[in-house]
Amino acid sequence: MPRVPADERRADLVQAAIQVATREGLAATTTRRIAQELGISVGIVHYCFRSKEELLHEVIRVIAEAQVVAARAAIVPGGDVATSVRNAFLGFWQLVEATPQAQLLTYELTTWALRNAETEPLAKEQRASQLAGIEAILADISAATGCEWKVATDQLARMTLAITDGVTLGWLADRDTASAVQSLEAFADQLLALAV
Amino acid sequence: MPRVPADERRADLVQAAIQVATREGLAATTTRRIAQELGISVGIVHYCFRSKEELLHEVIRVIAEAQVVAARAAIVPGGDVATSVRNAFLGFWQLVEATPQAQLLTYELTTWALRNAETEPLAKEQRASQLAGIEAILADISAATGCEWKVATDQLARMTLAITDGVTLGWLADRDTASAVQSLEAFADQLLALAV
DNA sequence: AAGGGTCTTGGACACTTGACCTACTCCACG
DNA sequence: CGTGGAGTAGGTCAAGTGTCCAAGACCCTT
Repeated sequence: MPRVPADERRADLVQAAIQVATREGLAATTTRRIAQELGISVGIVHYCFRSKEELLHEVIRVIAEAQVVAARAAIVPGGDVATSVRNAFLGFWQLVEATPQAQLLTYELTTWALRNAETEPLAKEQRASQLAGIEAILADISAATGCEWKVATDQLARMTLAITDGVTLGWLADRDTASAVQSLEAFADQLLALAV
Repeated sequence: MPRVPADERRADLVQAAIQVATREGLAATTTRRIAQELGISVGIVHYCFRSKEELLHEVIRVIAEAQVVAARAAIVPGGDVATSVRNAFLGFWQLVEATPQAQLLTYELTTWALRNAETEPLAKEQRASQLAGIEAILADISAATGCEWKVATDQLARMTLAITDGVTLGWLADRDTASAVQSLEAFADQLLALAV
């Protein structure tokens, strides 16, 4: 096995953990399974991280970051407010449909993090970064189309996140794409009513 | 230990599993822990259920049922459409605030069920019963106030469930009650715009 | 070339998990 | 009665878990 600096190994381990967890679920993501994914021995995991929990902390951070980046990248700036908002939702939806297991993983990580006091702050952090990402998108739209929002953007962001989370979670269960898109469009229309 | 008919034992075990899972999380809900909760030996679990998974199936069913009942019970019928819808959301919210860990458990069960093919139908079933419950509430409101819905009630139910799920999940992380209620009220207003 | 950090290995550790089994106790019924 | 099945206790089992360690391999510096 090639010799790799510890910092790089750490990043590799985080990526491997994400891949395993996405593919096989958080419960199946053991230290052995992660090491196996990289073809290295288990000892390295604890050479690079104090504990498995510390690794998972890093996983949450990396995912939260990547999620916001992916969401913003998926959004094609349209001309007017209406198409911008629509594109934002549909771009997000494209991401969900392309990576359903990754979405499921975020919910697994959230519930895991919420289950004990030490990791709870991570769940808050994850949510804060999601909200910040949505606020940024709202600001983008505002800047690009010259519109204003009737409601405070942080409240708007919270509502948007609730919608996307709720629709995604529901779709993961019933896989009814048509209804999910229909819901998103209806919510997009309602959001538009708050632009001026 | 008192002697109890098997059917009753089964029900006891399901309740014990729910209590443990609610309090300590699904991951901590082992057969030993469940048996300990009732003060009985582990063997009984496998005497009453073919496997732990079969027990969890039952847990999902019982919870899905109880959830809908609790949600409907929490709703105080008001006079006009506006107060009815508002009460429905606030009644639901009262339930969430009173039993946050129980809500968390439903998300844990959903993600767990979605992670393998055999249990996936359970997640669909759980969701279907939630949607049916919400549709029933919408019908109640319609009947009590004589209003009609501009949009198909199944679509309305999906949107409502998305909202409540999304807001709940977010609140579990940040515990920002004021913002959560504000979101629910905003959504309630938008729902009202669809009543005629 | 020698030395000394830096990485890697494979195995061992103490423990928990779900599953299963056998010997037993109890009680209703014939 | 007493007998048979329903219910119980407690233990065993193999497999799996996170964690840790001693030993060696590697590579950069001197």
